[in-house]
Formats: sequence, C-alpha cells, structure tokens
Amino acid sequence: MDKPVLRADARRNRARVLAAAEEAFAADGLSVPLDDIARLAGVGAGTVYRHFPSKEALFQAVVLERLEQFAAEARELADAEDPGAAFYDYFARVIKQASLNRAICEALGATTGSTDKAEIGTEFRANLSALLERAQAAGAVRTDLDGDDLRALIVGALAVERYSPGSHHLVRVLLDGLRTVTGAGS
Amino acid sequence: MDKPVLRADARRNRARVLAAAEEAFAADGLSVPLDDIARLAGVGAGTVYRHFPSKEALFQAVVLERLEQFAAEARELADAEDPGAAFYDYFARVIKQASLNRAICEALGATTGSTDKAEIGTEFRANLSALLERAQAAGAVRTDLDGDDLRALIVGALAVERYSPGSHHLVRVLLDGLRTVTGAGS
DNA sequence: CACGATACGGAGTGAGCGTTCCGGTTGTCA
DNA sequence: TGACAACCGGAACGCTCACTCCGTATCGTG
Repeated sequence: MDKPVLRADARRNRARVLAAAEEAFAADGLSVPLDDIARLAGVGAGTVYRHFPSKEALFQAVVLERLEQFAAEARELADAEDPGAAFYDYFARVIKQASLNRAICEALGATTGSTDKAEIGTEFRANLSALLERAQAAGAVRTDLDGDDLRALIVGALAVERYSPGSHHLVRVLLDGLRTVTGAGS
Repeated sequence: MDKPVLRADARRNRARVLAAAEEAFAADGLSVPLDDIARLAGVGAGTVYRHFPSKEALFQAVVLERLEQFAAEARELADAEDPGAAFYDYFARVIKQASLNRAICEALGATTGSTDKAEIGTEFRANLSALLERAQAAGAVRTDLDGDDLRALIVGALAVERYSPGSHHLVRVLLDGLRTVTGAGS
C-alpha cells in the first residue's frame, strides 16, 4: 500500500472533500455533479481527482464509511440480553437512518444483485446476520430467512419509507411479518 | 381535443414507437436513450417527437397504458366471492408483473410523493383501494391501512423483488404482515 | 531563506443525449 | 395522375457532466 504521508494541506482538503461528498450524496444521491461537491468543499475539481480516482470511488468511500458505523452499532448489540428486542431496535434504527440518506439507499438498492457490490460492507452484512441468527434462536424472528433475505427486506423497507416518509405503521407491517411463525398462510 | 385524423403511415409509426418504447422502457427504464427507441421502432428521432412532445411524455404514455391493464384486472376481481383471496391474489400478481417491468417500478417509486405523479393512474389507485377495503371488511387484512399505505407497500415489495428476484418467501413475509391483527407488537 | 517536490484551481476536452430543423419523401384527394 | 399537405429521417445544436492538463501556489526541509 502507498501511504507516502500527505502534505498538511492535502490532508485537510481530502477531509473537506469527504465531508462535502457525504453531505451532497446524502441529499441528492449519486446524481449530484462532482463540480458541486468540489465547490461545496471549497476546492477545484482537480483536487477531488487527486484524492479519489473517480466519482464512483468517492461515492463508495462515503457509503463504506457510513456502513461501518452501522456495523459498529450492530456489534454493540451483539450480546444484548434480549436478542429479539436488539434485533428489532436495530432494524428500525437502520431503516430510519438510512432512509434519510439517499446515498445509502442507492448503494443498498443497487440492482447489481451480486458480484462486486456484494463485497462492499461485508462487516455490516456479517453483523446483521449475527443479530438475526441470535433473534431467530430466541424464537423472536421467523426462521425461514437468512442474512441476504433480510438485506432485501431492508431495501424494501427503505423504499416504503422513502415513498411515504414518517409512516411508522408501514414499517410495523413488515416487522409483524418478520414475527410471524413459519408455515402460516395459504 | 384535436384528433385531425392521422395519415396511415403516421398511425403505423406511432404504434411502432409505442411498442418499441414499451419494450425498451420495460427493460432499462427511463434511462434508455431516445435514439435507441427510435432505432428499435425503425424510425428517426424526429418522428418520435412528432407524436410525443418529450421523452417523458412517451414514458408516461407507456406507463399509463400498463397501469390501465392493472386497473382492469382489479375491476374483474371487484366482486369475487372471497374478498381476501381476491386481494392477495391481485397483490401478488401485481408485484410479479411489475417487478419484471422497470418502467413501472420507476414510475410507481418516483419520489415525487404527491402533486403531479399522484394523478397518473387514478383508476388503478381507486380499484386497488376498493379491493383493499373489501378485504378489510371481510377481516382478511388489517384495518390500519388505506389505499396510499398499500401503494407504498407495493413500492417496497417491488424493491425487494427487484433486489432478489424470485424469492417467493420474501413477499410472503409482507403478506403475513398484512394479515396480522392490528394492535399487536411492542 | 531558498529550492525542489507536492498539491492546487479551474479552464479545457470529449462523450452522451434530449430536442430541433429542414430538405426530401410519401400518402391523399380531386 | 398531378399537386399539395402531411410526414419522415437523421444531421446538427446546445447543454450537462465526468475527467484531464498544466501553469501557478504552497509546503516542508536543509
């Protein structure tokens, strides 16, 4: 890895770019022009490209940072006394936070389905699965779901939340579905 | 309204454009270049614009046509013997069909939230509500939801289906949530 | 302080795409 | 069949935007 120690101004500008990108991507998603990010950061477009090879790379850096925060939160709940409550609290919190962040919505909902995008946020994925499995073992969540399924359901919940924001009872429909015992229904 | 009777070739080309647009939009959504649609239809770009004022208008025409089909299907089920079964059958069918059509996904999921887009597909909206209310009256669906809520849930289900296609059990989670009696849960 | 390396800004480049324009073509009707 | 209006194709235009280039400014070191 190359870490030739950045010059002081370079390090500062890098941080500014990252902060500006986080704000801009969160508000408008990947569609925000890179020049806008540069202006918001108070630097030129060239400077952005010295720190990140492409707009896409900058986007992924921002998203990854956020996903690592989610992963950390999941880690804290990994051995809570009540696995069911921990799971549902976490689920609701992720939905609420992520729905306010368009970058996260777009990154999670990316229709790639597999391959490269699946590797991003591996830790988040793993911690989410751990939370799920513990809740299932405790009988709080139906057992016909795995981590990938849950991820898909999160994407769905995000779509619902984005479509009609603040509808608390809609997410509850999903939560009730998660609680349902396996095998029911026609 | 102006219907000055189109010339025979104009009418034929209009139909070709519509068919090509339906196919292209269904596959790639609004992002497909208009030139591609024109080429697929075997006409020039100018011809497309003689029939539709903008790419957006063409898109909406395609979407509206499809939504009217959905509305018609809902109308047929409006007085089925079993309101609950009618509702769930319809819901599952719409999800399956719409998830294969990226144009519909984008149109329904458009984040406008209200104003103009809300008016598109009014009939679909109304028939959907009718189906829902009948199922609720029959005790087959929880009663803390209205037509708009259901629409949001459809958008969510579409996101799930698009994210991991063919996962039959994921939609079932949502359906189980819809069946759940109101007032349960922490 | 002076000098080389590093980093900066922002104009410039090229590609993609929606939309328009117009010279040529084709349908229609007397 | 002739002539006019309606229609067609696709080149051209204008705009946006990711990305590059290079003359200039700044940092860090001896």
